[in-house]
Amino acid sequence: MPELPEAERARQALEHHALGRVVADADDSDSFVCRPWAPGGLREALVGHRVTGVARVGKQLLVETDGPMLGLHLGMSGSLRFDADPGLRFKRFALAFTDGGNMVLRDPRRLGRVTLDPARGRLGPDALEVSLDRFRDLVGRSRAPVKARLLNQQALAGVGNLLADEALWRAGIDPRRRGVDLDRDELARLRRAVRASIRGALKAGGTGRSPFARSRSLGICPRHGSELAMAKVGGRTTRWCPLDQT
DNA sequence: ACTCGTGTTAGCTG
DNA sequence: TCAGCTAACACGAG
Repeated sequence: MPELPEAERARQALEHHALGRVVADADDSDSFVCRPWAPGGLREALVGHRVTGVARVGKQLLVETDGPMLGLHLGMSGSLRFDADPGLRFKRFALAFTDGGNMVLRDPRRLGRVTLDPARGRLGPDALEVSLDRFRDLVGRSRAPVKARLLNQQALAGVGNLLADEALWRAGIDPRRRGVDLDRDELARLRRAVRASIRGALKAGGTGRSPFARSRSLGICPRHGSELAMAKVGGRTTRWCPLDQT
């Protein structure tokens, strides 16, 4: 479920199924997922417009049209379906295209968000695109635990709970250490580890399918087969290997 | 039956 | 100003 790799897959699917198509109708009746728009507001803004591009910053999807920009966020349980069955459960938002195709946001927990002209200024640089210098600034100047900083989308966009644990494990860094206490080499290692974790998840077909994520769910370190430590860090369940994450 | 959680955000507390 | 905590969303997995 959705972290940056899932958002990137959704972006590619949008490029395939939505790019160039014209919106014939929109179902925006779920006023929680579509807040603060009243029902009909998104539909009115979108109908008649053509999709001209599909971008992504972190977990935020940006659907450019010749009218307004549509923002899609998958939350924790959201996924996009194309040419979906009309009876699909947990449908929270949908677009119908003039050629007969459709796009549905399926989201059982309703944690996703659909917006117009999403405020991008509140997101930090995308975790795959951030330069080393910028990464050192963003992560290495924070007094928060380094894991909490990785999860802060306003600092760095795209890293979720699983990716953060995996990257810290790959880099051999204790998630509870403060950003300011990491040296230049550790920050460089961490950036490399974030990138490797994202690339691995993209290849494996999802964040939860990486070898680390599977091992993590069992509480076992993939490297030693030993037990992972567990605690709340940055408000999220965190697992790490006490043997080599220092 | 019961607890937990791959995300985000507002509002509050220290 | 910065960081931690909680509630809200509402379901599936273990």
